[in-house]
Amino acid sequence: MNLFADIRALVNEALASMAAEGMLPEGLDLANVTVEPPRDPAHGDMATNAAMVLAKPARLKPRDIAEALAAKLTDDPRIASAEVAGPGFLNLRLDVSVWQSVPKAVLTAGTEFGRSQMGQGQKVNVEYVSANPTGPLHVGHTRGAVFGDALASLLAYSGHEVTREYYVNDGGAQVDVLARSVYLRYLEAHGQKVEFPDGTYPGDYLVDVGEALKAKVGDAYIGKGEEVWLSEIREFSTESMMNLIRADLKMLGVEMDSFFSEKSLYGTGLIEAAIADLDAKGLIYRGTLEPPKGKVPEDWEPREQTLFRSTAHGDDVDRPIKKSDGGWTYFAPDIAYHYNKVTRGFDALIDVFGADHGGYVKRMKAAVSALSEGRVPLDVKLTQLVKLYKNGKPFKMSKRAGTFVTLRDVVEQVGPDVTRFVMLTRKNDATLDFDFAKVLEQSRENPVFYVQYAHARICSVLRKAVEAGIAVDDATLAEADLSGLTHASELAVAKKLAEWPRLVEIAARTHEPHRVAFYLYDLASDLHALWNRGNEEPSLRFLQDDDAAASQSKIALARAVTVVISAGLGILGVAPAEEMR
RNA sequence: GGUCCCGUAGCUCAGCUGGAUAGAGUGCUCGCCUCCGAAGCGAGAGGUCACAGGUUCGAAUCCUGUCGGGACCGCCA
Repeated sequence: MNLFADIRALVNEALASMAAEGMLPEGLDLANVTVEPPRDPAHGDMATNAAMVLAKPARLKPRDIAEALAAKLTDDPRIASAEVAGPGFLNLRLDVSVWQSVPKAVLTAGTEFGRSQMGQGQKVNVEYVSANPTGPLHVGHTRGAVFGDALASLLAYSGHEVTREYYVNDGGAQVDVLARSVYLRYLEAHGQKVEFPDGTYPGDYLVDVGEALKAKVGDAYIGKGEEVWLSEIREFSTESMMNLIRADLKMLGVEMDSFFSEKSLYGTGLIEAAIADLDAKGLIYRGTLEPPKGKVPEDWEPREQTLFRSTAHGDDVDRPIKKSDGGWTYFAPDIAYHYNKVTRGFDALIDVFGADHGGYVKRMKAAVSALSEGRVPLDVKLTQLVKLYKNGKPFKMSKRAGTFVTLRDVVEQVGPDVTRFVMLTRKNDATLDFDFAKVLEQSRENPVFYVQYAHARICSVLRKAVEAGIAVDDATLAEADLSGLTHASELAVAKKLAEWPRLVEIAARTHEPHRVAFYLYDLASDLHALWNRGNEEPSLRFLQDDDAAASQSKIALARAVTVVISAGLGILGVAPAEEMR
């Protein structure tokens, strides 16, 4: 049930019949016709811009179209009134029975209310986290993980077939660094005193790995050169790190469908195949790049390289795919990886990167555009910085000072639900302030609490109802007579519930899960408002003394709110609270 | 210098495919518990949507330019 879609369809029918009757020309483009809730409730329940959009192509005055459309629409029993306003808006008021039917629809569908078929089963690959397997996940990764996960859920809820994927950078030089660092910890485990030179990872999370390596191979690598142990320790270390990362993600409630190894691209011909594909399209050549405009790096010198003609697909400069020593640049395996995604048959790709990879977006889009010949869209979502605070004071992260804040630190302190919700209360491309004290505060200022409180309050009512011997199971509530829900505060809640399916589609289309969080806050707000009206007007309370039928109708509305909150929180990966503690 | 992101109330931020008198929270002023959870609700005050052009019936939203903040910028991923 999507009321806005229903009414939009009704408008389309009315316009079609006007065309059939010769009042409008045939074949008008209706793509820009909208039916949406007006900002100002005084303008009714829904407004359509049809008359204004069609005035020009139809060579008619907006008012004339609007008048005729109004006459058609009011024939439908759902439309209580349609009046022309402003420059040609048609403001619609829906019959109260339409709003009264909303809780029933919610209770019948459960958390499936709002699920959309918009995606039409499109296969979408969402790649996120993809942190290097060289250490535990930190706060920045956490935001990417939460965002990507919620986006994936949102797309699944709106009719897409989603694959959640992690790209494991286990093929580059940073894994050698990891292996050498583990080797030092291994020596340490054998009682040697070691120092960590620049270019190694001194973090103590590798102590256990060194110990484990000792347990596995004993003293076999002591005093031996890299040629003996590098490859094997690399393998051992990345496996350990991935186990660590998997455990971190699990704490946060993130579960990937697939881990794709960068290493699996080497020596298997996959990179070569991807580059050959580009080459066949005439997009690979030997050449020399211009120096960067403005500040030229100190050590700049012209150099002939193997280049990808990414400028043919919207990039600003062509990009090197081979280093001067003949090895691939990091870009080459990324091309191969995305080539692989395309050949796996995905209809759309989404990459979630940290903002520091912003400069990488255009070339990646160029690569996918070239490889798929423009068929597969790639959307790259960048997650901005997380700024940490403690009681309003900035909290600087520093590996040296030991104040390096990991995902584990955050989740252990505030829990996965709070972490996830808070990380979704900002647009992905806006920086996020995360205050360890404030996110646990129980006040309206804290949206996590505010939404959970609304949910818990209703659960409390349901418990009271049961004590009073009133049946409040969903099947019973769905059959309740809702014609008594007539107060503006009650209808406001019903109207907000009716917006949920529409909100899901907008959020999914824009790839913006934060919209769900903001919607839930608004829904909670309407519920709290209704609740408090009950203080002054006893007839608005959910529990009506000695009147089970009236109680059930009001509880049906309240219960529907918890259902939608559960559905919304479910997309965000947050568990609803039965009671506040 | 180039590319991308951001600039909306004192502060932190929403704002849908361009739509009507631009909204929340917070802070300030004032009200609401004999009553389902007041951890809440209501009212008031608070705006040159950074600036200047352009497109449009209509611009916070789209285009161009300027200013300010951030990220990135050929053999690191």
